Amino acid sequence: RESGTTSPEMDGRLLRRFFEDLRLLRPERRREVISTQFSQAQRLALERWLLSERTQEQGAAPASVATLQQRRTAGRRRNGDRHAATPGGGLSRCGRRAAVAAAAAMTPRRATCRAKPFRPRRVAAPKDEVSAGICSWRESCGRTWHVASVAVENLRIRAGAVQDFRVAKEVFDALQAARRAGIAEGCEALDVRLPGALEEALLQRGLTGDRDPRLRFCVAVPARCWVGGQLRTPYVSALGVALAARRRLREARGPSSAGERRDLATEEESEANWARLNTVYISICTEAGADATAVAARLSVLHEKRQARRLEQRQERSDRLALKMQRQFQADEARRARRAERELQRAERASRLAAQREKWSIES
DNA sequence: GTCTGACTCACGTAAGGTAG
DNA sequence: CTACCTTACGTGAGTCAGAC
Repeated sequence: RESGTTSPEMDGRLLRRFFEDLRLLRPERRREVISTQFSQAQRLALERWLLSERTQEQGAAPASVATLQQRRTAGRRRNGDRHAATPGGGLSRCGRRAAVAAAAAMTPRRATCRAKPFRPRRVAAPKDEVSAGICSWRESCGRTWHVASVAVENLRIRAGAVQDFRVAKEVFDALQAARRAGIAEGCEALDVRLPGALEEALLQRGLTGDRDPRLRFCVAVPARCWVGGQLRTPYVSALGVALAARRRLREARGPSSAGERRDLATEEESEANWARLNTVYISICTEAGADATAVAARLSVLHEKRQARRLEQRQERSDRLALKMQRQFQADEARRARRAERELQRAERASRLAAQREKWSIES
């Protein structure tokens, strides 16, 4: 709509919505959309709105600037510059982790952080106390902590943090043994196998009583096609509860397999699956003590973001297809033109030959 | 002191796309 | 037509800030 045909509030709402949608696109695509899909008037309107929003934000800022700067100074005094992290970036073990940490430091989430109480910084654990499947860290006071965890199909098992690496390793070995027994082929379902296998593995290593590893369980159900990642239930300490949640979520989601292309399923089928999964997931989180409204709101935000991305992907696919068909059409046209040209030349040659023959017959 | 939610990545898989 | 490439996915695991 051209500016002036609606109220300023409505214009503002509309422009905000455009702005939010555009933010979902990648920078190149965003530039492309703005330059090709927007009229000059629309571009100017968006620019004016963005400027006015920024002016309002800056106008509201002075009251909080001092506290922000105070917080930053206080933070540096207490803790050194948290963003000038240790080489490798805290627990990071390679460059990509540092890059992720740097990228995370630039996200808006950081900007909205409230003043937090001081917490000791974690650093990487010594090399001889690092092992796959065990998350280790050392706090500034010198204590090192270890947490063993494994995933069995959709179930994630996590032990309580311990300071003795050997204990963590023992717990991890027990979890791995239970995992192997749990997913063994030719036996009954995981729901039936795992509790016994876990109990046996812990008993064999004496991990009971005082040495109880304080296991917690959560279920992660694949939902990348709907929310861009897995849906995880809150952690519970009862394996039975987690297994029941796993069963319900798997039933609601339907079968899954690695490499499955959900993006190629029909919209109706996909949305029906999502509606089922959504309901069951909210119900499970509520039973675990979460606030149903908050869970539903989070899912809704994630789903909307994912929908926007899927629409964009579909558009890109359809653009690619259109371009391909156009190229094919042009190639066919060129082939037809060349063929017609050849036909014409052949006809001309035949005509010239016929005229020549006629001339020769007259002369002879 | 410990737990947890959320994010991220590596890797393997399946299906579509495409160059030769 | 086919081998190879690309894309989107599921799965398992690591990480860390914030909550309890």
